[in-house]
Amino acid sequence: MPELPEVEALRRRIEVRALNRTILAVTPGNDVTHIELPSAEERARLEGHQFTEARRHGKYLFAGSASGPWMMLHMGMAGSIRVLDTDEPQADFIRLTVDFEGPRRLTFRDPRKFGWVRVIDDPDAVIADHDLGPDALSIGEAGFADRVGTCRGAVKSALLDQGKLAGIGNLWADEALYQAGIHPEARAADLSEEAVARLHRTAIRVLQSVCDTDATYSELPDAWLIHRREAGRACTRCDGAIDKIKVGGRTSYHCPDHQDRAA
DNA sequence: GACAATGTTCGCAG
DNA sequence: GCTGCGAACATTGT
Repeated sequence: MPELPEVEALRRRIEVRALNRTILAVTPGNDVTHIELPSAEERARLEGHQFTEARRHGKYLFAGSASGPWMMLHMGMAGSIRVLDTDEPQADFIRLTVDFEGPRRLTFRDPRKFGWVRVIDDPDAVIADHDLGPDALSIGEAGFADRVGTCRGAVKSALLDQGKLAGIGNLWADEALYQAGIHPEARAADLSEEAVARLHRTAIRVLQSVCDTDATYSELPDAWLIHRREAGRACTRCDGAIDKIKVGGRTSYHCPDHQDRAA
């Protein structure tokens, strides 16, 4: 689930329901072996503070305030966040809970344990340390051409490289390439200037559209690839059929007929 | 039981 | 030193 638009939807949940409330306790959930969570000391640092701001960079999420510590979260493959009234039932696979005054509770759920939570002091410094590229929604055409359009490998691998561009994952990389008519295995550096610009515009439009629905896939246009990620399904843009291949080790759905290797 | 899964990280080869 | 690739990570669901 969690690429840029999905993480943005989680950020909004925090913004709408979990800001400006004093943190009473931060508690690890059940079965927290093999998952990185803040130590007891770090959890205690959050208590008594409020989150006044929720930020996102790529797929990374931050909640904190100018004066206090920040909680940094990554959703891994299957993590999610809910903000509940404390009398609502707890779901399975909750790895961390933050109890606020109110009462209200933020829960971090992560069945597959690929996500993690840290307590940090300065989001900007951590973003720089992680060697993350600019957020995919904020990069301009020239920056995109410079960072993605020069890669010697497959254009899809370039889109997925968080050091070049932060936020695009497997689903929305496929979607952007499908809508831009570019083959995932095309060498990025071989694409025309026009094709790179088209991919940039398309990627931003795709990501923004998904954000606009709060990452509710059923509200996305029927013609999108997201609704037909299955080999053999009919393409919505030409007479072709969707094919499933591996690119850079990731499952990739595309239409061999209209997605051009030499765009 | 085997396999695939929307994430990142690490080691190796070029 | 940088870039690109494949495997590994822990667990669930099909």
